[in-house]
Amino acid sequence: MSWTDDRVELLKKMWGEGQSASQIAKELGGVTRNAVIGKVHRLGLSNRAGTGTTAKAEPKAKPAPKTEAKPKMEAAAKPRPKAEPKPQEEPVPETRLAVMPARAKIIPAGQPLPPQPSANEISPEALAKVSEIEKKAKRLSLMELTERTCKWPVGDPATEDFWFCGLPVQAGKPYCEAHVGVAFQPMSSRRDRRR
DNA sequence: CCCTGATTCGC
DNA sequence: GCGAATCAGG
Repeated sequence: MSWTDDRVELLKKMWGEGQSASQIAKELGGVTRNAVIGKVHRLGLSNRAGTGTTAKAEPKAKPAPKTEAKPKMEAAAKPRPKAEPKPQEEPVPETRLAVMPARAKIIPAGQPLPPQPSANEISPEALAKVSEIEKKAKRLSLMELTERTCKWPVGDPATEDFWFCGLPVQAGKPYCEAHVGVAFQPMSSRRDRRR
């Protein structure tokens, strides 16, 4: 596969939306995430606003330079003082389904359980996402949890109707993507009231 | 181990 | 220009 105009366009679009290189590669098909990343760099639209993981590139000594390092390292100049305000954009237009059907409030019996999304102010999208993924949750028991399973508790620990999400976690986080969304608030909720 | 992006360099 | 291999980090 080659980088046709429309494929590049899709790449730009998805990258702009914050999609990961692997997701983009999967979407495009016929290319690996490496190819996507390589293309992204070639296009010059590498660093995204506070996304990704590393975001910093340091020159490291090569472990085994066969022939010898070439003095062509331009030391990527970074002409980005910080002129990207990165305005908050309205992502999901839909997602208007019922949220939290009958979530009985749980009582953490001495367990350091994460905060439950009850009467709190959480993004409607996030809540919708959660109720959505809880449908296909693995419903794992405490014993079944691993380093890579979402540890978000659902239900009342005092009843049989209690389980952990169990979906694959993202990177290092204790919860899956959806639950991370409700567990860690961006800190900027509708706090300012226009009056 | 899973994932992420970043970089290098032969092609 | 392309992208696999490799690296670095969560």
